[in-house]
This record gives sequence, C-alpha cells and structure tokens, in this order.
Amino acid sequence: MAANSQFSMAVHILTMLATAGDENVKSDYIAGSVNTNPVVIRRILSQLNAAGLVTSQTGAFGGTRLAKPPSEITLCSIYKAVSCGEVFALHAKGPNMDCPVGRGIETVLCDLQKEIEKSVGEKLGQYTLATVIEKVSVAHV
Amino acid sequence: MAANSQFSMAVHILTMLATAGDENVKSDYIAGSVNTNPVVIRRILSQLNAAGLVTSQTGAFGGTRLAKPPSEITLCSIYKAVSCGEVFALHAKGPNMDCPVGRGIETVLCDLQKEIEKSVGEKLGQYTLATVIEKVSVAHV
DNA sequence: CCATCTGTAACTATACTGGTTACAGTTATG
DNA sequence: CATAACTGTAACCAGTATAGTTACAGATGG
Repeated sequence: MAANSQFSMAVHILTMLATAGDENVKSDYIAGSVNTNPVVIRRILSQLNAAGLVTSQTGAFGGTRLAKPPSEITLCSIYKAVSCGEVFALHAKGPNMDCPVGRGIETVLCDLQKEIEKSVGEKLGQYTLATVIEKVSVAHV
Repeated sequence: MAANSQFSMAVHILTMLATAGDENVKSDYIAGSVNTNPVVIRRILSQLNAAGLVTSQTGAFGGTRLAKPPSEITLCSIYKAVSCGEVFALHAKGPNMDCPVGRGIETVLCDLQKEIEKSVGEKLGQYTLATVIEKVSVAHV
C-alpha cells in the first residue's frame, strides 16, 4: 500500500463531479465508485479545493462540484494539486562532500529532477478533464 | 526513508565507475562517496549488472567496472535498470464496475500511465553518463 | 592456505499510504 | 429551534516499501 494513487483517485473524483454537472456530489457517493472510504475522498477533495479546482458546501444537501468547466482543468493542475512528490528521490543522507563526484552529483541530479518534473507537467498539460471524460465514454461504449 | 532514491544512487555509482576508467572499483569505496552501506551499493550494482551496464569480479582485487563507454549509457537505461516503478499508481482496489465512470476510468489512467512513462524515458534518453560526468566537472569547478 | 572482495539472505527501523473511527462545525428544512 | 445530513479533520491502525545492517557462502589472486 505504498504506491501513491492520489493522482489516479483525484482524476476519478473529478470525472465523477464533471458527469454530475451542477449538482452537489457527496463524498459517500464518490467513495462508492472509487471503492474506498469517504474520508479518503474528502482528504483529496480538500487538496483539490485548496488548488481551486472544486468548491464544497457543508451541511445538509452539501457536497462538492467543479469550480471550473472540465475543459479548463488540465491534468497537470490536478497532478500539482495532489503533489505526489518527485519521480525519483535524491539520497536522503546526501553525498560525501570530500569526494569530487559526491560534491558535484547532487546539483546535477537536482537539476535533472526539475527537468523531468517539467517534462511530466508539460505532458499532463496536454490533457484536460474534458479529454478524460471523452475517453471514458469511448472506453465504456 | 520511503522515497525511492535508487536511480540517484545508480547515477552516482556509475559516475564513480566512469571516473575510475578501467580499474575495478570496490563497493566499500563507492559507499564512502554515496554515504551509505556497501551492501546497498552492491544491491544496486547487481541490478546494473543484470542490465548489462557493469561487470563485476568476485575475489581478491575484485570490484566493478563499466561494461560500456559512458557515452553509450543513457540515463534511460539506468532508470529502467533500477525500475523505480511508476510515476503515479492506480488505485490498488480497482474502481467499482457498477459505475459507468468506474468502468471506464481504469483504462484511461493505465494508458496515461504508459504515456507518462514513455515521456520520462524519452527525456532521460537524451542524456548519457558522459553528459553527467561533464556537468559534474563543471559544477565542481 | 589465506586475505580480500562480491552476492545475497535475513532482519530491523523508519516512514508513507490508505483505511477507519470519531467528532466538531455547518446548513437546509420542517 | 431542533434535527438530520453533510463536510473537514484529527487520530490511530495496518500494510508495505526502502534503506541500513549483520552475517555468511562463494570466488579469486597471491
């Protein structure tokens, strides 16, 4: 249970909200589709709310809806909203600075990390929630 | 200690081997630069060996050296050798198939996963170990 | 034979993720 | 106003991956 599936769940959640249109969707209902606990859904919704992708209403007949049309929500913004960490990590302890390679490698790896992150971001930026909805419908037919 | 830093360590290790030229390098020595235990180094070397990037010699005066020149070792081949898993994971339990969104979303996410993986691979394929060595030298000056 | 080194199994500590329970706070509606 | 129905979050548990460590079998050069 160590792999991070928050992005997957976030996309699933937002797709549910998109198909619901202007109605408030309850976390219990989404949890039923994602196959998990409502609290797990609310935790992710909390992050999506902070990123301005959704708006929530507390109280009776509350729930969550999209804050923007699906065509304006890129997968990149979803990825950033749930901030899954980096594609690869630097070594926690840090290299030995007495070694020439040790001294130089950290900067190189850090730059590379940023470049990969940027590359992933650009790829994800090519798709929006609207793209996903379209593909889900096709797959389901 | 949960983030995967094997790729970082692998690049560090291979850079060490590259700077050593044709000499056998001992895992103890590499461990000193990476700042970890020799066994951790040997575990990664084992994967790099399986991928054909390095060759090792057991016994006295044994050690490891590169199996190819640095210019022929792409960062992509290193990444694949240590197989860090995916950039994002699918939900372990799988979605509810009784829901239209649940039925369709898995395929979409799986396709996306592969596409991102490919994108990362292409980006990493643009660099070789030779590139890294060059940058390490620059950074260190 | 013996010192030296790799390869690998086994175990531990740590930390992250998701699952769950519990509860405070908010809000329609009768 | 009282109540039922939600969200938001804290707190805790369980499972698992990672790295660190010890230990030891096996190979190899001198």
